[in-house]
Amino acid sequence: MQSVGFVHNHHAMNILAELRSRFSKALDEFTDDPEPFAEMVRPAQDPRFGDFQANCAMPLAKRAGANPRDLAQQLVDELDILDLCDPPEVAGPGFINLRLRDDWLEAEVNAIGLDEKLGVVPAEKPRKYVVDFSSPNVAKPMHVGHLRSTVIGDALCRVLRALGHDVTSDNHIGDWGTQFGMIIYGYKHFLDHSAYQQDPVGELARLYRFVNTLCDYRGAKEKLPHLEDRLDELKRQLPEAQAEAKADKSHRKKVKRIESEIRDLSGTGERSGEIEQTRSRIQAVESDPALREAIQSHPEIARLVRDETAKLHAGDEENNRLWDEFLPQCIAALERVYERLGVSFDLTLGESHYQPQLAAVVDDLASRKLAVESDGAMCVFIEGNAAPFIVRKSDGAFTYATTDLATIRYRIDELGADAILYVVDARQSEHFDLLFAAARKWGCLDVELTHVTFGTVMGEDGRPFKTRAGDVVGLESLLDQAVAQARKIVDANDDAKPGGAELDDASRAQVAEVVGIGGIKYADLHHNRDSDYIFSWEKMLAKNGDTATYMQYAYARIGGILRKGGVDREQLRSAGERIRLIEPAERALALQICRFPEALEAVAAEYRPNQLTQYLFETANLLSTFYEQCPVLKAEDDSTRNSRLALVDLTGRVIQYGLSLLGIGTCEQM
RNA sequence: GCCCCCGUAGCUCAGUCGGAUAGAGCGUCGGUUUCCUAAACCGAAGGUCGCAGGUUCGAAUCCUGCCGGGGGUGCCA
Repeated sequence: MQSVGFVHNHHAMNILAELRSRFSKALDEFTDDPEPFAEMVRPAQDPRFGDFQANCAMPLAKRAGANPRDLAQQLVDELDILDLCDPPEVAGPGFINLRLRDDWLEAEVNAIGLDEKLGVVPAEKPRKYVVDFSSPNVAKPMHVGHLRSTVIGDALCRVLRALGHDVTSDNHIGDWGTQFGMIIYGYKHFLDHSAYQQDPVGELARLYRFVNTLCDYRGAKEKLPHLEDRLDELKRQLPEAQAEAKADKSHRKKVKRIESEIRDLSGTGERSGEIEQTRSRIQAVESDPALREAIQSHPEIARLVRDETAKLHAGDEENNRLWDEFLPQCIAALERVYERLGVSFDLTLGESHYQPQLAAVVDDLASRKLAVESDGAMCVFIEGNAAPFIVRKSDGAFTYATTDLATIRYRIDELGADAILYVVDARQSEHFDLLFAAARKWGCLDVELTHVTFGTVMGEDGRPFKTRAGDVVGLESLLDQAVAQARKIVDANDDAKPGGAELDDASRAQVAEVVGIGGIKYADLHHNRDSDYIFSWEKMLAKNGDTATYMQYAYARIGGILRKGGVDREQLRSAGERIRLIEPAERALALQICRFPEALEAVAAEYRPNQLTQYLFETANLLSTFYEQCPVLKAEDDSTRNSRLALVDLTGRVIQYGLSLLGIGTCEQM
């Protein structure tokens, strides 16, 4: 055992990483490959077991055929760890429980206080990440569906950067598809010139909706009889299937399937079915004079729109001129939303950017025999997948598959990507499976390709989030609504303050913006991204519980303490007051602060921002407990007061910085 | 037909690639304000982790089957 000296020159560190490294050295005596066993050092699951626990003795003993408790003790004897921890204890079947030394923890929390980065150590091997997220179709207004990708992608970029990686965010906008054919067609036939003068993007969006509705109408008209026939057929089949199921239970699945399809078509009490929806879409066109007129004078509109798109792609002069005119305005409109969300991109390289490269991509794939012709289309076939990856359609047009391959090449060759992350709806996972497999065959081997999936945002009825009328919810109106609700809460709270209202109108508006936008983002981020989640206004801005508001409030309270105490943050920090850990609540809070780097690593490990929200919630919780139990300004003596001021200020920095890595703001007063 | 995801407290969800007595928030019930923002804190009740097997010292977690829900599925992205 080494002698235990006083801790000098203490540097902030990732404690878990440090403990693992210590274990790794000790484990050399027991195995050739200590890393996986060192990974089994974890934060303790229960405070009774200390601060951290090592679970590696059991599997190791099993391999060696040894007694796990004995082996745990031998491992403890090898450990050089007593500068950090109290003597480790072997417990249960062979757990090793670790408790940080109080003096060490105190030194650590003080070191973090002196560290700009709050103990986060830059990655030893920084990687080049390209993060592809948000990716709306320009010209279509953004809706809730874009929110998750945008919010999660932005948070991941921020966290990866904080960990010292080189991150390029890239908005792969849809700027080359059919929607431009629709706008161009609309511009040529239905333009309201004065509206376009006043609000070009608004008019373009109207044209898009108008033309889209017309194109849709034709399809709906054709589809409706088929849907009705299908429903009749299913209703005929149902009794027969039910009879079969009665006789033989293995047929029950078939009944379920029929019933479910009938439900989809004819709807339920609460929800209209596909037939009714199709009917009402037809009805909407036929009952609107302008639309009805347009559909009569443009019967071939769907084909004509496709032609406009094809002309654009073929280099038609006028359509390309219109595209050049429309695109910057559409992008400017997107920028306004991003600015409000506090999201920015390093690159906005849309589909159009890769257009010149697509022919060469297909040629290259073909020359390597990776792509072959099938039913007139050029396809890459991936073993084990029935669906081909179509890189050129039978009509000669390229697909998003082609664009995506070209994009991967570009990101590797031109951007130097080590890893490409796609923050995209989980429903597209098959596409990405095929894309990645095709890219590997194509020789993109030394790059991480990850589809960072996320689930669907549901309404309170458990169905995809829509307005009452069944439309998708526009993103801007969603933000407006959130801010308006936040404003009500801010007003009520400020009016109810014991010492009277503190905020003027402008401040209240500013707080409402931060709380409203933060609430929306947090609602998204705090769920495991894989799960669908149910969107709830009430929960989003709740004052209690796991919400952005709770953390923002914790931060504002700290601001309140410092203000009331007449303490200047800069002075406090430069004075270098030493934090002393006496009360249990102080120690618990300090330990939590020291775990900040762990939280960021946990986010980066699987690209899960909810690891950070969870950490911040726990931090704010521990702060509240501390706040109840330990008076700061009225502490019993100056040294305690100064220690607590420093601790509280440091906690505030962690909360503020942590929230900022989620793209969420804070206010000094609220 | 094939493929993927999900099923954990009344509700909404976590659960750190197999670890100790399964956690949190909301809601419910009870308590806390001469005291730094009660937008807070403390406590209680609440579970067959969909079901049945299997793998092993040990399973919500891994494997198989079944039940239930959602999504995708050769020329939209």
